[in-house]
Amino acid sequence: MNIGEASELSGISIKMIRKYEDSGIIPKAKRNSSGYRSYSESDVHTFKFIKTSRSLGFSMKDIKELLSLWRNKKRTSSNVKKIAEKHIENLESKFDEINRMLNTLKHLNRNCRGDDRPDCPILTSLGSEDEADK
Amino acid sequence: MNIGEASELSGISIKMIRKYEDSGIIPKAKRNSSGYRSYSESDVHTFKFIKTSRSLGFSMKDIKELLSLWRNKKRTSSNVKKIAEKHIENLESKFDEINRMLNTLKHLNRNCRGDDRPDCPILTSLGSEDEADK
DNA sequence: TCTAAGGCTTCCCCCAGGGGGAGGGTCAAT
DNA sequence: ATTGACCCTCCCCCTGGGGGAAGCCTTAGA
Repeated sequence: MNIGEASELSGISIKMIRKYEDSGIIPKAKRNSSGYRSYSESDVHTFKFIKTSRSLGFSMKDIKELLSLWRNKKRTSSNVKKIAEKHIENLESKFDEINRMLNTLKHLNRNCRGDDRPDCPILTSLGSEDEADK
Repeated sequence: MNIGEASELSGISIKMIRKYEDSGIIPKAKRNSSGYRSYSESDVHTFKFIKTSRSLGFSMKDIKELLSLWRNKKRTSSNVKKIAEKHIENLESKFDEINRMLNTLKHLNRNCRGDDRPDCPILTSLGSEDEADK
């Protein structure tokens, strides 16, 4: 099948399929006589793997490794688990960071009247020289 | 003072001070006789405002608006609050997204033995055609 | 007074993970 | 044979940072 159909079936955009190929995440696609990329069901399956991995937040670098482990029947599950655990740690850092931001923002927001007057604890805090407020 | 000192005092890198100027977030800096950018205490205060805003996750676009409201004594707190509330919504979406990823990943990770054998629920799930697993 | 170090300038390149669009070749149905 | 839908490559854009080169300016030390 051509790239358009593979894109439809996998949910990965045409642009990104080509970009993944350029960046070496997936091998160079076969070409037909007119230079069109040609894909199999198995390629579509690979694209779906990538899509699911992206939806779990894995980086393209991680996905490249996960794909190679997926294809390697002699892999060890400990290698897979290491990648997942590192990723979980990264996500937890982001989670904590967003949580910290939300706590501060919600507190400031509750104390902002949101009326016609200029007084606003949000701006006061952002402009404060006092690190304790931040 | 020169850009190096302003950078030290504010915690914003020299690179980013110049980039903020290029992108119009902050006005063009005055130049001394040899073309060096020249800053005041008040400029440093502005850079600190930007730094604090970034630490709360505001986009540069939002910060541009927040800065203009900060400088405008005739502002209304409702305008400030709107920006903050929109940002809180965005952060909550990210929060939910990361939470969803973490729940899935932690579940898969718990069920992965992480030993020498190739069987791994993480890869099985990533490669599954079944959307319900994702 | 000359020189060297370090600060400052502009300009260009890089990262991830997407996206838009131009300009031109190909294929299939009418 | 034309037309419209695909496909190709190549370039540009976004965010919010960063690196580094080439060249000017300033200041301190010998």
